[in-house]
Amino acid sequence: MVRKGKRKAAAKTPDIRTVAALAKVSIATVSRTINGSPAVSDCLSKRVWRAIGQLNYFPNTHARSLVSGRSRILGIIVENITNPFFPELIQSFEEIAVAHGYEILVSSSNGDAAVLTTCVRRMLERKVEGVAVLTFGGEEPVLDRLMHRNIPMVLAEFKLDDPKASTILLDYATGIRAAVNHLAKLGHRKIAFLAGPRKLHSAITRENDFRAAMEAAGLAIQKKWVIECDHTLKGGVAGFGKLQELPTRPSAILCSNDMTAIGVLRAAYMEGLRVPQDVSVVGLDDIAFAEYTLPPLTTIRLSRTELARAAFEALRQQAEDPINPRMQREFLVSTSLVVRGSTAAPAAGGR
Amino acid sequence: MVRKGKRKAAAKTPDIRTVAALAKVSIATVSRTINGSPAVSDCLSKRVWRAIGQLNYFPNTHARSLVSGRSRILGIIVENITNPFFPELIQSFEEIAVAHGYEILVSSSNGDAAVLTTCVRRMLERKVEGVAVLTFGGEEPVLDRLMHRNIPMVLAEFKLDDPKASTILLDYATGIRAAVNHLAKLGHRKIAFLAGPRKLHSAITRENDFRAAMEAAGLAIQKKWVIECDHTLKGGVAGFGKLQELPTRPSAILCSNDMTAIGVLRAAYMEGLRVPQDVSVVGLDDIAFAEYTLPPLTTIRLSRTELARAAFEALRQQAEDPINPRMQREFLVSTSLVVRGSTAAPAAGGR
DNA sequence: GTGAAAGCGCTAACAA
DNA sequence: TTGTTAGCGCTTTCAC
Repeated sequence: MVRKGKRKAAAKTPDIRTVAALAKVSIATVSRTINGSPAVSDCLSKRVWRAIGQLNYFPNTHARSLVSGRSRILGIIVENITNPFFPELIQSFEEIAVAHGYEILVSSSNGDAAVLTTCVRRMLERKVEGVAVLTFGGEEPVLDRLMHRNIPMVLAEFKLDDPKASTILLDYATGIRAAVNHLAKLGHRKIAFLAGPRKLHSAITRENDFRAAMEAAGLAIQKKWVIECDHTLKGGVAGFGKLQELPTRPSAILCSNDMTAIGVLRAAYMEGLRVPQDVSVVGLDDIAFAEYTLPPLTTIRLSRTELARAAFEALRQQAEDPINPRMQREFLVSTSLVVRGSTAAPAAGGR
Repeated sequence: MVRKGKRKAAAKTPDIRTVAALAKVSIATVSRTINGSPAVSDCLSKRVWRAIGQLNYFPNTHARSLVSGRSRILGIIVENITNPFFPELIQSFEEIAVAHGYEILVSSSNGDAAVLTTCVRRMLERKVEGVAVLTFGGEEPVLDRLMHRNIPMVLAEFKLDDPKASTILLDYATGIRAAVNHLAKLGHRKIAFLAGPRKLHSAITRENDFRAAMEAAGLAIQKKWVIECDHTLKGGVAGFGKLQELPTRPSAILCSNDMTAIGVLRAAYMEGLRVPQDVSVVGLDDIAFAEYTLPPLTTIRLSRTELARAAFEALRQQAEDPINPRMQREFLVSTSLVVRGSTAAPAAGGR
């Protein structure tokens, strides 16, 4: 590396001593000014800011992180950025983080534990101050890598036995119960459930909540009407196909997520069935697209904003106030039914 | 800050001297080993790696960036992460970047120049080694902030007069010509174009390419059949509505992007019109969802992978070999027609 | 081939 | 209130 003789040469990007020199103060004063220390006189502060403006200077975050030990970076790992549920989540998370002066690092695990490990490793290298693991997956065991580094974490639907880890619980039950009751009130008795992949915590929880809601509504569950799909549109098409092959068919289908429901809509259309006249369909998530399906999808809304806010809050608390004993360690995000056009009373004769 | 007396106390995260101490070598040797310097004997190298493994150590990237001047971070700014086109792009870009040892910083400009400025500023603070501005917008003028910092950049469809800036051109013309010819061959003469917002370079280019293709095909353009929409599904619905109010209606509609086309599909359905029997529809982008619309959308594919690769290549070249005089400064990404179910010969009598 | 030592740009203790 | 200075963890001369 070329050393600058007495730092004179070259018009490099300005650094703190460039500013100090121009403002005719010490670098400490510049640092204090930038960081809003009250111990700087107005006079000097003004000179410093003028110099900063003139040079279009801003601090080197790497140097800052190095000395302060705080990177002001938060990591967020989602299952798959290509799944429309997640970009909205990321967007909310970013907005909140940036508003609080944090930067974010985004990664997708793609449901693969090895990939998750790599993501975590990369984030650790970048010295993130916390990681939100919103994969809803089954790969969380590898997270002990994070635990040993003593990094704040927040997981969706997974509890880690670590003082630095918080959990976000999703209250699917409320939304699912509302959906089942909505269907029941419409007159449906034969309700199917197209579940998500059982390796996902979220899928299991949703399925269990469905069973509970059915029982509470006094409705019987046909074993054949609960089918494991994969949370994709294709999976929904396939799931609907299986339902169609059955001797007795459900009059309503509750899906573990919207993509599945959209697949059902599509498959029903291909079969010449009308939604909701011939069969009612309910989704879960309320992705932006749900409003624009044909017919518009009745679905259980899971607020991305609320989820992102909970994740950020959990991380911020741990990062900024790590020794607070009465820290909130569990967060609950609610769900609610959004009734649109894909549900109606079953046809008189049933199917 | 608490100084460690002769660095003895506390089981902190291991640093380079922890490793050096355990391996009984100097920190220089550790550094060399990690960075694959050939000037380290096998014997010491082995000891170092063992110590690294034992401590589960990895370097602090901030310290590394500070001293080396290279952050190994690339920025990517998209228009809106919520638009399904972009997550796929981001995913590809991330994959390539990570494979080459880079981290990425993602931001959305939301088509707002002020937001773009903030994004750029944040990325500059994090000392990115390059930024891909894939907003396809009209906010690029604010980019001189980047220019003055002498940071490599790559822009989509925008040329900046800076030796550090490259441009990715999208060859829409080929795909659009193929689409128009496909329609013409099917027997369509009355082809409408639902354009994107004219503030977007991409929208203007697409519209111009449409006009050129029509002319080349010997087809007349009805002024009223070229309508400015906004690249959203809602916009497509509205655009189709305007077309329907016209005394003479087109038999085919080419849309500036897939979301618009999906809106048209939806609006047509609501009006009781069948696609493609009553009206043919063509999109542009080939988002994942296009395959699953009803009917599956014929569209002009714009490869996100190819785009991401071009963006990364442009940045990497500039970052790693900044003085190469014969650097590639312009990249061309191709498009191609994907024929699916939303196009067919027009009804005998026309509409 | 290896180590000692000089910083990268910044913050924070300490002195004045 | 302000300045001087010692590092943060690392890479990279330079001398051995």
